[in-house]
Amino acid sequence: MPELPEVEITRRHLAVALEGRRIERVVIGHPRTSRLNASPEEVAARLQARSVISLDRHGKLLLGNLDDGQIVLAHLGMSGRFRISPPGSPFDPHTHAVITLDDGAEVRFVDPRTFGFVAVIDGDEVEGSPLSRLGPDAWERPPTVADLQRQLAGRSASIKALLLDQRHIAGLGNIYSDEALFHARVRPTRPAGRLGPVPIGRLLTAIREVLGAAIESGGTTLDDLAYLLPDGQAGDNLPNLAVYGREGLPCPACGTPVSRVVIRARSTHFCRRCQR
DNA sequence: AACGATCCCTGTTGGC
DNA sequence: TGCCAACAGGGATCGT
Repeated sequence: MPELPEVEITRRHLAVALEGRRIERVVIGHPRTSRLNASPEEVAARLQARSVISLDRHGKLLLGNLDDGQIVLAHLGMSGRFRISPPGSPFDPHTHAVITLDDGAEVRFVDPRTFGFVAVIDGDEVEGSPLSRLGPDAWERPPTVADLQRQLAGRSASIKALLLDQRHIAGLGNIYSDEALFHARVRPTRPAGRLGPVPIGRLLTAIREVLGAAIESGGTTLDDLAYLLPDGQAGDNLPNLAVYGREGLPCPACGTPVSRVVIRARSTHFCRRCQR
C-alpha cells in the first residue's frame, strides 16, 4: 500500500522526468481514474500543452504545479503506481493513464483496484479539494507534542483510528501507523484522548524514525501487492517491519507472538507485551 | 460532532 | 483439481 514513503520516492523519481517538461498528450483510459467531477477527456484537455514547474507532495497526495497555475493532484490509492517508460514499450495490465512528455518519455499510471486518481484544480480552488482536507504532512511538517495533544484531547476513538485520519497527520496508512505505534510502545486500541505528553512524544519520534527508514530504503514492497518504484524496482523496507503483517510471529523486541485486531475495518498489528 | 460501518475494486489466497 | 468466498485497504459517505 503506498503511504507517505512510497509517495515520496515516487515524487523524487517523477520530478526528474517531469520538471521543466511540456506535456504533449494525456490519455486517461478508465472512468474512475479521473476525479473531482471531471471526465477523463476534461482532465486530459486541461493538462495538454502545459509545462510542469515542480512536483510536490502533501501526505499521500502528489501535487504537480503547472505553468498556468493549475495543480495536478494524483493519489495512488492502494494499488496505484507510476512508471516512466520509453514510448512503444509494452503496456502493463491496468494502465489507466498515459502522459507523453516533449522528450518522448511516457509517464504511465497503473492501478488495478482503481482507488487511485488523477485530477486537476485551479490554483485558487484548493479550498474544497482533497488537499484542503489534509492535516500537516507527517514528514515535512510534523505537529509538536502540544499540537497533537490538543488535537487528540477528549477523543474516545483509538489512537490507531486517529493516526489513519488524514485530517490530523497526513501521510500515515495502515503499515506505518502500526509500525510507529510499536516503536512508541503505545497500544493501538488506546483511546487517543487518554494519551499524555510522554507517549505522544514517543509516537512523534517513532513516526519520524519509521518514515525516515522507509524513505531511505525505497519504500515497502509487499509480496502480494506490487508497489514498485517508477523505474520498476522493488523497495527494500519490508525487513524493517516489526509488526505489520506478522501476526503470530515473534515480536522482534521480546519474542511474544504479534497480535492482530481490527480497527476501523483495518488489520492492526501490535505486541501485547511491549505495547501497553 | 464524533464515531463506526459500508462501499468501491480486483488479484490473491484459503477452504472445501 | 477447481471453484468461490474471503481478504486486502484509502477515503467518501451514511446512519447512529
